[in-house]
Amino acid sequence: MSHSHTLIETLRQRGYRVTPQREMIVEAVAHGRHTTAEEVFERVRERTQAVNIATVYRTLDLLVEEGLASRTDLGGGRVVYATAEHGPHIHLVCLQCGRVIEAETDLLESLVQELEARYGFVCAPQHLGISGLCADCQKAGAHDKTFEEE
Amino acid sequence: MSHSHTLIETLRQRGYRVTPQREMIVEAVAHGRHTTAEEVFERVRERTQAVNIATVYRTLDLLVEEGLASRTDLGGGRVVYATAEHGPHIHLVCLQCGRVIEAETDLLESLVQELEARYGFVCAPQHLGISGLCADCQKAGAHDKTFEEE
DNA sequence: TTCCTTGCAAAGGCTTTGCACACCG
DNA sequence: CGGTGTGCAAAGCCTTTGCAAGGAA
Repeated sequence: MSHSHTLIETLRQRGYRVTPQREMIVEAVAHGRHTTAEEVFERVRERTQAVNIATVYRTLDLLVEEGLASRTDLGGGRVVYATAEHGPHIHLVCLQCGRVIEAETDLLESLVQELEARYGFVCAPQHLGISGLCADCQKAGAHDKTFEEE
Repeated sequence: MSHSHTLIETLRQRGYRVTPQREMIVEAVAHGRHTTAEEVFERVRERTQAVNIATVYRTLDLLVEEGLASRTDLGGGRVVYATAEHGPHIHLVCLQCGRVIEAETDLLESLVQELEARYGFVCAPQHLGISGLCADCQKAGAHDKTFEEE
């Protein structure tokens, strides 16, 4: 609540207009940890019909452009948003059950350094998920070879 | 050539029918290092009109299911394929110029181990690209803030 | 009052699917 | 021949866009 309020104030200070739609969309993004555009839309719709999916996309783009939210591509066409205040984190995406686990970014430190040292490549690992199999699916699906085969 | 020939023979041995379309599609995938479905289609089309994009998608799916090719989601809706013989590698995707750099997987060893240790998550980092800025774009676009903002 | 924002509907890009015909084995 | 594989065209999904009306400042 106060979290999304801060974001709204920031938008206002930067000269953007504060509309009920933007308030509700920002609140919906701030509510989840990693949320799809569709989920944002649905959450807002629970409150009112006065929001269009196009506005959701436009507002999410605005938040990302203004650095107030992050956009992460989890692969397979799944894109999730999170407010910047959540802080950077990695998304572990289970190929089997689709679950998303958040991991700390310290895991990536050595990788980030090596990529820069070897290739001069400065990366933003938060932009993409890492796919694999979660602990549960490994037990449950030891017989399923989908993963190993690829 | 002999590379794609091997793949075709494998398909035959596994009971799949060998059609001219499959031969050409497999050759096109084997030709590149990371190729989109559209690129495969275009390469085949240079030889003959007798191929449909739907067949390209179906054949690529088949190759992936059979473990003969890998599918990597580079983010932003870009999906590339590579024959399994190329061996696993990481794709570094430049957010600015779109270039794709291939990196060695040894970079990921510690990350993979840590993810398993901390979360029991067994990952396939080859499935997803890592986005960031390549060396050239860092120099060229020091003024461009697109990257930092997200 | 100004002109930024929104809703609506259509268009886009990529991928999948249903169906009848073609052709590999 | 039998059944797999293909072409074609349509549909599906997700996202973007043009335009006129609405509303924040």
